[in-house]
Amino acid sequence: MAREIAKTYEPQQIEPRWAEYWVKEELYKADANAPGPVFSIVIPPPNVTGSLHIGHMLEHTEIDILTRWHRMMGYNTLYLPGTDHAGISTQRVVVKHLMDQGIDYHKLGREEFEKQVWKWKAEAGSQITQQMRAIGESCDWSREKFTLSPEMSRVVREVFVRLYEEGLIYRENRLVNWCPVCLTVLSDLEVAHEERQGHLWHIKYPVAGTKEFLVVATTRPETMLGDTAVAVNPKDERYAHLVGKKALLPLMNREIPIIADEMVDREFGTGAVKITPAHDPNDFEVGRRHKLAEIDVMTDDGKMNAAAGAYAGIDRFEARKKIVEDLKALGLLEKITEHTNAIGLCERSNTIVEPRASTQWFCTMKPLAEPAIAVVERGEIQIVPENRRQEYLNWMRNIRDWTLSRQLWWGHRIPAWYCKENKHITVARETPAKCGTCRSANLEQDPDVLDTWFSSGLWPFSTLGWPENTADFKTYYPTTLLITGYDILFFWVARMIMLGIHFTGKIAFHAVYLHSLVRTGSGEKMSKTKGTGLDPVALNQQYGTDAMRFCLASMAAPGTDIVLSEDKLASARNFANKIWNAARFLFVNLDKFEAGGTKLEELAAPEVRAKAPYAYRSILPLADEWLFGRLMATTSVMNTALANYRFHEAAQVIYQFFWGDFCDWYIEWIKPELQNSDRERAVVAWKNLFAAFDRALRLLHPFMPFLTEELWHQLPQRLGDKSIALNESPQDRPKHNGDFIAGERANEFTRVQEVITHVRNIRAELKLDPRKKVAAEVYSSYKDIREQFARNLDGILRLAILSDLSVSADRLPQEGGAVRSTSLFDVRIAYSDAVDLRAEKARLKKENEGLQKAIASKERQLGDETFRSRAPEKIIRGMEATLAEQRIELHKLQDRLSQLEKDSQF
RNA sequence: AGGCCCGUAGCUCAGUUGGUUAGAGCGCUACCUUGACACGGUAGAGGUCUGGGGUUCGAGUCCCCACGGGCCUACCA
Repeated sequence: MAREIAKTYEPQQIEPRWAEYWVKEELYKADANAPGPVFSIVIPPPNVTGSLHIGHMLEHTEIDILTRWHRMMGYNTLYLPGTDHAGISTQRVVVKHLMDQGIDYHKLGREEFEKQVWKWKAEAGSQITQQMRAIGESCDWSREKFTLSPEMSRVVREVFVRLYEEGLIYRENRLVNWCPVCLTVLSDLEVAHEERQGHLWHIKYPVAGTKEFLVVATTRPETMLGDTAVAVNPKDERYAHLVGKKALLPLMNREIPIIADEMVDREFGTGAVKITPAHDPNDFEVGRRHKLAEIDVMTDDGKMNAAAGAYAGIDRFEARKKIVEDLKALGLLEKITEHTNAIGLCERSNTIVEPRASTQWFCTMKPLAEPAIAVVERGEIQIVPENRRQEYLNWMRNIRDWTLSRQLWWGHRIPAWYCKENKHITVARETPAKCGTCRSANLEQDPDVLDTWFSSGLWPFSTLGWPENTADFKTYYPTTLLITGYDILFFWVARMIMLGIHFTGKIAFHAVYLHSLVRTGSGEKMSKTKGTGLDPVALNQQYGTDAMRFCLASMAAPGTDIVLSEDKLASARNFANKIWNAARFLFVNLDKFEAGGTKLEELAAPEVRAKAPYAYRSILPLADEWLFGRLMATTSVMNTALANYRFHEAAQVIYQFFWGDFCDWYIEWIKPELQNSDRERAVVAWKNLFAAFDRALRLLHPFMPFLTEELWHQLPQRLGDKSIALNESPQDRPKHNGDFIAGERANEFTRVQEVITHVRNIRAELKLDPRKKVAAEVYSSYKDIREQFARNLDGILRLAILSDLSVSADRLPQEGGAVRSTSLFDVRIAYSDAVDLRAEKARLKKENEGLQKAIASKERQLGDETFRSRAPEKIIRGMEATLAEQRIELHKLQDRLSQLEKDSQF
């Protein structure tokens, strides 16, 4: 049977087929009743109306690598997918969408608007999950969840009501962050601070009944319209005589009291502060202490309101300009100074957040935080990388109450009802018919919804069936691990830890791995809105999803942000192509071999592969011994690396193994064996080749699922074997007696590699025609080394392109040849007179220098008594051995140099 | 204001408790279209680890200072 294999790996031809197959076969469906250790992971639910961006790609790659790896290690594995309703951003998207059609959402009304969003969700809401299927994420799609589904909504209500009953949720008038564009209150976390160059306006407030002025300094003159006092420090003698008097608020002609409060810093500004309780956090506190009126002078969308008198209707920043001009005209503006201050910006709209007094729902955090601090301190929840742990603890120890309500229409409606008569609050799981206090039937539900993070904070247990004690909950909770970006450590991770412990009594996960961010070349966070992001869907199409995954993984060192470039993607694509072509080599040659009557099944059936490596006449061929040893070592490093989230390290070793060891050396070495006229010998070679290839594919599978699945299916499988993903990952230690253990003979192959490389080096240096076979000589004073070369002569001649290699115990002639030396052997190729020796001489001189330095440094250290008494035995002995070798090498090198001097005199 | 991180080859980055001539990919140089692969092969060049000081037998790795870059937290008008 001749096999058709394309010359180049073409992921576009392969990926869609497998992606579809994996989903259709429900390959990754978990079984809560299955035996074995459990690996469970919930997805950080992406925005339901979003699409896959490069950050998801990294995150999902890491999750899927660990998921696939655990599955192949025999764990009962669940990767639970889902999406988030993402209150503000989704509402914004739909509002804009409606606006494009000329529809004002306010006019639609709440109910109709909600319908529109659900419609939008139905149309656009599966884009990201379809993309996840397309990139082959090994999710259990039967368990997909959505944070705003009826099922999840019930959990949200349950939690809200319980917290309210426990007294941890309350409603209060407070100073909050208001976004005039999103038209909602924001939590502290949603406000980003940015240092900006601003001004300090010094404004003269006339003191009533005197000719004096009290000068206040402010960064936001427009708020003065809402001033209800001026405050000075009680210890400030400059102003002591004014306390108790009234100031006349300019522009408003309102008399406001001059009060004394400790809050005022005498050194800052003028030492007198205008107090606007409704628009400044500090002023709010002062206002409460002094029972001042709170005058909100703005509208929801950031314009001045009726309380702003003549300025009503003007945008807040226009009002600022106008007020400054008006003050100037009145002669009440003393001066303007430069001042940098950190202003709060809304993370979504990038507008300046307006602090405002407002009645909202809050959650008390301290009692929730305490146990959540303890589990991290005790190490029950491990946070990786370590430095994020400290960040978490610092933040948690200074946690402040959480503003829960949002003035949106898209989200979990707050389950609180107010009776119109008495304003009693009824909080309930089911929509109540009557007021819980006065039995009034005239109820109105709170119009607001909950912060989106409230429902995502329940995600690890709400998705698994809590509050019911379902089989899923019993088996998969606590989840094993959470992988997410460090930028949402507080938003999300901390809240899941708190709510998880509070409601389930258990930790939500055993470990949190906080992955890096993907940045642009100039170091910024990639952003679609700024157009600085790379589109993973397009890149996957171009280079292959496997290449993308491998590329990201190979750069995903914990704690280091990633700068992605197409160069790197191309390099990963080349790796995929290399593997593809290794497979192509196998199958193209197999066709020829099968012609002799041996079928693929006999060489590579699962049970045949399982017993590798095979010996020929009870001797394991040298290259096989070496290769299977390398495979073992690679497996071991990979397993350790993956267990510690060191994706880059795992990627690097499998790359080295596959390309360097397997392709460059092993395949090259065994080529003649595969067609050996001794059929038995050839069969052994084939069996080992297939077995090694299969194991390498399984090792690589978590990183490159499509390619490995495709190639694995070319090997014969057991009946019913559906996927490489359901097979066992290679083990890094023998499971049974008689299993392969890498032996000392692996060093023999290393020696052979050395001599080949040295010969090639000489050839290149002498600029010999690559195809021209020449004779070489090798000398070693060690019998076993000479025997090794003699044993492996054919391979050496072939790979070093030699016509002959004479192995001798006699020193090589010093003149007329290029020599490479190691401490164990010398190898030499004679040259003709025409050779230019300058390059050779320069090279040797340089090496000589380096060697002398290395030797000197070791001699110095080894001669130092303190070093000998304090350094570990292992280091000293290693150093001595190396020193001995280097001395021999140096000696040989110097002989060579002096010989060269002589040679070049002619 | 407080805290954290980074500065290693032309570029992007590894380098786990301090220990023998500091690694990778890309790029570069030379040669090679050899029947798996030019998305390839072979060989090679290239850093003394931002600067200064210290601890140590020994520092890219630990400490201090400086310079440069980034991030987070924070109610100074």
